[in-house]
Amino acid sequence: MRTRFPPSPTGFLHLGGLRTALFAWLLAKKTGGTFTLRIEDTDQSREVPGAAENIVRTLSWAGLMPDEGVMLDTKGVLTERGAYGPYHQSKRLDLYRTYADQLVKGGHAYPCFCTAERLDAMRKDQEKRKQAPMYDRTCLELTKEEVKKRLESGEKHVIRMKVPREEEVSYTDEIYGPLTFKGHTIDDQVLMKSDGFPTYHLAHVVDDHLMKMDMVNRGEEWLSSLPKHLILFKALGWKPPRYAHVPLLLNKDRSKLSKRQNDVAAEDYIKKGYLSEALLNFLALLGWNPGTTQELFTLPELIESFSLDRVHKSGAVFDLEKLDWLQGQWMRKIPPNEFASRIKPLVTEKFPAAATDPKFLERAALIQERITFFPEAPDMLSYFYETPTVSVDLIANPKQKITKDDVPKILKIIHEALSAVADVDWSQTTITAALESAIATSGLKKGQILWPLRAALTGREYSPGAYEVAALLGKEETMKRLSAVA
RNA sequence: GGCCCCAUCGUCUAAUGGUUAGGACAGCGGGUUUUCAAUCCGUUAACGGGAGUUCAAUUCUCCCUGGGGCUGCCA
Repeated sequence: MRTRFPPSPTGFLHLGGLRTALFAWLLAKKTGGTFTLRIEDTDQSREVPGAAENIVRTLSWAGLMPDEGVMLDTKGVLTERGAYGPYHQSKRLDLYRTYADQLVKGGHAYPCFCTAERLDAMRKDQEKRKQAPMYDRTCLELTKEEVKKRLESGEKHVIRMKVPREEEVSYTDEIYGPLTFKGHTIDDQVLMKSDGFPTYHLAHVVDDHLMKMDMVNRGEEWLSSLPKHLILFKALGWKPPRYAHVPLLLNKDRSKLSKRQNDVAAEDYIKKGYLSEALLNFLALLGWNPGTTQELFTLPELIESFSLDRVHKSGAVFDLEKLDWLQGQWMRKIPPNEFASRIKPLVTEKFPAAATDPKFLERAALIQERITFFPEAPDMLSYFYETPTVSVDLIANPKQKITKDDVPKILKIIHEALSAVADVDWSQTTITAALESAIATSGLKKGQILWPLRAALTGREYSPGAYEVAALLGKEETMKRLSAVA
């Protein structure tokens, strides 16, 4: 199956776009087909430099590489590959012109000379009279001679499609099922703008036909435009593709996911440190379900399980809490050595000593099951690279039944117990044994020993366990920090 | 306003013409535990309303209500 994702380079990749791309990509992969990336740069005024490249990069971060169309080459530069190019719509202008002319000749479209001002006034008037704002076909009344004359004089104009108003348009969407639209409610949409660029409507029909797309995946917001596209396909004598309109992603108030209420750019989530595994897993589960209770999916597993008939019709509220849970799940699934190498640059940036730390892997392992985002790593490991300031107030802890007066005595017990462990024997096992016997002989509670030790070593209220930290800190440093408090 | 779409716990969702309406996240309670996480166990919580069809509707039909999308020489 040939599927496609056609972003317009007007900004960053929207989460809804990412999900639509994911679905299209999954369908292509599932059927051994081709996933094409096309750039819809038909609105010159809204184009943002670098946006196309950025979108392709984000897609590639997500693992959704195009098989055809616009992609990154081995050097990371934007390039095009495929038999149906060019894949930038701005490079296909002559094609659109040709088909627009064909539509005009066939009586399916007509030139319109109305100015923006006139259209504006017309719409205001229609609104005032509580009518649906629609083009009033003024320019359809023009005589052939007049049209010819104005065209030849080079007067600015657009090409509008001529909607067959008496007809009904029916279609069965892959997700929404049977749909019917009445012709008289469909506007004579502009097909070619006066700057010679096509609008989305024409470009979509021409490109997806010429590029031989089997399936069009796009957001539900396009549902009301569907009849226009079907009319165009028919007028051009082409067979329309299958369409799968994907339900919208929603804000908490159930309006269309928007910048005002959420971070909507995929890039925002990359910056925050989300794993692509987590984001894609989350997006896949919004509007789709596997029909089983499985919650965690890798991309290959999604390819295996995905099908359009389990995509449902209503919009889905974007709920960060579940995303964060998935993020934690995927964080913990990273192989320990990979985890360590991913956080190493971040930690090194703050603590250069980490670069040559022989215990880095073990230290990293200590935080892997408690971390949610990579950028938290330097802070979570800081006490391995800088001596914390430890106050007696931190060690004295009513919950552990430790008063300030107890602190010197307790530290002394810990100090003595750990002194007895030989340098060469220093390990979590020996430390545990030494402290447990100290706990037994002192009559103190476990927490009365372990909380002060941990606090003295890390300077923190929360951290990995006392045994683990002491073992990875080494005897010398452990003893030093114990004495520093006392 | 017009057209189109949608409707199960707070959120993501499953299932069914007859079920104790299931799972996940969050919440709450508990276990484990030196802390925080992680983890385990338990638990609160939903079929928007009204007709109709039927022996039986959450499920099928219609209406209402509610929500959303579109209504550009944007995509």
